[in-house]
Amino acid sequence: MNIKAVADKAGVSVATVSRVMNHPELVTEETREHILSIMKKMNYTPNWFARNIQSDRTGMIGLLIHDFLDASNMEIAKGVEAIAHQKGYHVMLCNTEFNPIKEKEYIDTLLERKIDGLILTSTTLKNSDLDKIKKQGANYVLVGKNKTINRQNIVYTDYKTATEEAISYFIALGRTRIGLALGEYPKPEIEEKLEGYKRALKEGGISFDEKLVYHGENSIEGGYLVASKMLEDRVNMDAIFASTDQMALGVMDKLKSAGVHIPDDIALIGFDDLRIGAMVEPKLTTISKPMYRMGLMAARLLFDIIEGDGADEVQEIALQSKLKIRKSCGNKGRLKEIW
Amino acid sequence: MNIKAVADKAGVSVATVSRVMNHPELVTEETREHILSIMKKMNYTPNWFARNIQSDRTGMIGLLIHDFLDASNMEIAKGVEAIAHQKGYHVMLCNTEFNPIKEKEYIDTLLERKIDGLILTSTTLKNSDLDKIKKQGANYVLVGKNKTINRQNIVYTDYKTATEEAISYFIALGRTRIGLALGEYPKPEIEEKLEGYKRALKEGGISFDEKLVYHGENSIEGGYLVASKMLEDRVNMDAIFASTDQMALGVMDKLKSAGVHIPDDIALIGFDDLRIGAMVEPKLTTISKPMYRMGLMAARLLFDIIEGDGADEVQEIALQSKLKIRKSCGNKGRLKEIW
DNA sequence: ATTACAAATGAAAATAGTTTCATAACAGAA
DNA sequence: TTCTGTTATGAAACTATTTTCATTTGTAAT
Repeated sequence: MNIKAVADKAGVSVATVSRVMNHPELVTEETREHILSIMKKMNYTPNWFARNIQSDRTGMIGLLIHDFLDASNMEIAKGVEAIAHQKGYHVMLCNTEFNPIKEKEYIDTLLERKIDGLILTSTTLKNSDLDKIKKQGANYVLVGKNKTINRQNIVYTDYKTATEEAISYFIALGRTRIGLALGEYPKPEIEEKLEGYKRALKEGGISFDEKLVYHGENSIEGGYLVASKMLEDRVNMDAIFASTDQMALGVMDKLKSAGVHIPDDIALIGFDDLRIGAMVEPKLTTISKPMYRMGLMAARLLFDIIEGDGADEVQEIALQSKLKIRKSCGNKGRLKEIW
Repeated sequence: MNIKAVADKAGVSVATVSRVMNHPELVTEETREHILSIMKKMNYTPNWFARNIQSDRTGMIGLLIHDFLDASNMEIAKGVEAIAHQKGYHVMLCNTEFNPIKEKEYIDTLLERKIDGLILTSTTLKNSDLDKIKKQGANYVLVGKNKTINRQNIVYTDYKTATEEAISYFIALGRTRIGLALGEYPKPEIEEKLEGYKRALKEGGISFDEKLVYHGENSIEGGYLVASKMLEDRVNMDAIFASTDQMALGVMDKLKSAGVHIPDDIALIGFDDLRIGAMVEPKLTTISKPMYRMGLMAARLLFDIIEGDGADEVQEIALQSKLKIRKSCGNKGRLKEIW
């Protein structure tokens, strides 16, 4: 069932059949209709591989993420898929599992398969690796917080400003002894959150106190342990900012079991807006990252580059995170005036 | 950078270069080494499309799921990916978004791209559609609970037995008035759970009481509403089996706020083993479905079929779900003897 | 009627490989 | 030394399609 069979049946040359599919305006309406009907009758579908051997457009883009079970990742994926599907592209979704070797393997496979573009989330690649991708004829867009690399097409969220907003909210509520349950160093995102924290303190006229900063594993357990240590240390606190919802949940668990009331004794804010946060008691106030929109924007940017044939200018798109106020900081009147 | 360039540089014919890649045993070690080194020097990678124009093996399989944000789905995907990666295949992951039209669209695209096989999770396809896939030269495996279709290669979980186990556990704990918070009809999985419930009752010598069976939306809200109705009806109950963890969470929320103690007053079991279940208080006893293993098994089955060149026999693989005992049914001594 | 030009179509080249068939080179046997 | 058989290699055919270039056909202008 190749183009030759259709051509023979229709009594035309293969060129004409090919033209019906690729440049219909070059074929008489009569012949076109005729060939079209025969194609349908024969159930003909052009061989995708033969088509792509000539042109370099494959209608595929690659998307690398590091975990299929990470909801944030998958929200990005959903956003990318939405745009790609709309544009008639197919997304090759690859799970790197945090493994740099697997990441490179996947990139090689994707490039071999001549994908038109690549979206990399929180990549471990260096500039030299990225250059190699471009050299092989694929455009790419980065997604995430990779601020170490400059002058790249990237869509990212601004952790610093988001954290600043959260801490300022604490201050507006009258909380001044604000503890920090951060993830483990060294991670650029942790640095950013810490910077945002310091900036908000400065603005609020509160001096920075090293003793209020704790680090732990980014997990519920990690948060639990950090909170345990905070209680042990008996440092005076009236608020805690956790660098992820997971940690916030752990903190909440520990505080509750220690008889510390949230938000009366200690106000709590998390980061990520996991679904669970809305299900615990009290419902967790958190920072919501626009993951889906990041996926959308990254895909749009990539297609702009691909279809504009080569990037004219590097674009660095920052999307704002949003403070999602629920119940873990209380609900004072004064608050409403300001926020 | 095509095969011709490599051949010229090496002073051999294209056939020899091709043989180095496909049938190395037909080339002298000396020539092979020589050509290999030149390929590396020139950074040559064979054109994937030109290769696949001949053979029908593409090294790609398709995987259709209905939601990227559904953790169960993604666990299957992870399992499939693990096996595929091991075997050197690439998975085309497609998000149907519960949309039968999108599902068919994706299948068409995948078939056009000549994937070697297809894994369908909870498909809406009928037998005739499935036949079409096979006719187009792709093998497929179903994953899920689609028991309406028979004589197909399928990997599924046995809801009936799992539910039976949960209810028997209630009975072993001395609970006899067991309420049911089921999802909405008509769904084969709901029927199965109901059957499992009845079977366990029979075995336990307890007569079935229609009044204990409630239906609601599969969501936290749905569970909440069901529990509200149960309380309103003032039906005597000492245990509730919810057909999903989401509903169980809703039930738990309502009971707690109504002052009903779990597990002292009412024991509770959910279904799905969502992560949240381990985070609420009391930690939810639930049934854990082996999603990751289902992905593994489905991929293995598919590759057996592909590599065995045509299925000899249809395989229906049932994996067992497991009761994960936590705290929502209490922890009596008698229990430990039996379980 | 002849010329000019555009539109429609076909023949053949090109894409980048793999595979078949033919041939050359060489070793061992007669 | 000639014959046989194996091994290594190359020339050419083949895969399914697109595209270029050439040709035919028909229409309008001279």
